[in-house]
Amino acid sequence: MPELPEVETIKNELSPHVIGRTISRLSFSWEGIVRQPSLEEFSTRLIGQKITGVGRRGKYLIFSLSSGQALIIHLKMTGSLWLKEPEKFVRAIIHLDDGTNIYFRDPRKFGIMWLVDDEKSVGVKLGPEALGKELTARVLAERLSKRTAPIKALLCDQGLVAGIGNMYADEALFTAKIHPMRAGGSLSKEEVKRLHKAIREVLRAGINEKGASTDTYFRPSGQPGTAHSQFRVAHRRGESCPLCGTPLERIPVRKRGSYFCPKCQKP
DNA sequence: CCCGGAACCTGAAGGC
DNA sequence: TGCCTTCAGGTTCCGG
Repeated sequence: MPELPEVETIKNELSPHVIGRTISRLSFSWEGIVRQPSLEEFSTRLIGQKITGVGRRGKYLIFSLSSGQALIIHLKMTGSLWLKEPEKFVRAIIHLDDGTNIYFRDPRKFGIMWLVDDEKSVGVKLGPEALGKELTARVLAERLSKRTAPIKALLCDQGLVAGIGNMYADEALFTAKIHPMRAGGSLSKEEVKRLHKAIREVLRAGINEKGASTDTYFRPSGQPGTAHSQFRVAHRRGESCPLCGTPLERIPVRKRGSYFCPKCQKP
């Protein structure tokens, strides 16, 4: 599942291949992949535009265009962008003027792309960037205060903090030794401080490893990332805690599988 | 505003 | 072998 480290990796590895290139053609095998405007308008407005930059806000990819508009892509759970043709599940292709093709691979058809007039509109409902300077421990504490929802659910709430998803939330909570079901507002100052540090650590490690390929995530080259090999609890069903050896548990939090150590992360 | 649950999708995995 | 059910989870929408 692409979360901040995965989207950041795609941004970094795609950039040198697309910046300065002009979109020459678009093709679709799944029309639902375009959210707005209409498929036809989407194509006519994009063709001929130069890609001037590639950015990221939370889990959104932002392709800045010469017109000032921006192409926004969200990969949701199973999407990935390839520079070589994948064997299956190609839903759309962005053709560039130098022969480069960007293949939007998405087995489950959740991913979407759309055009916006101003790329700043992407972030209006998003909280501060999980790795941004604005997200200090103090800001995180303020945002969690008085919240009664489970901390695991709040970490995954993009309006609270942008970029964290299911996997890295589990990793951050384990690192900070906090139970996923704890009410967000019940965390002590010390716990929030630990959590803030843990968030930065696990996301930076994820980026260094080029993302986690637990399921359908691939880098633009088609290669997997290696971050999942560093995970200590996330997706480690049936394994033991790397710190104390206690069998890991898995509970649903808002229907999302949550892995944790019952001894290191007390309720 | 806050919280929780359904819907969107389909391949993979497990049960019988 | 094959059919059926369940699971996977990011975002949006809706009801309380």
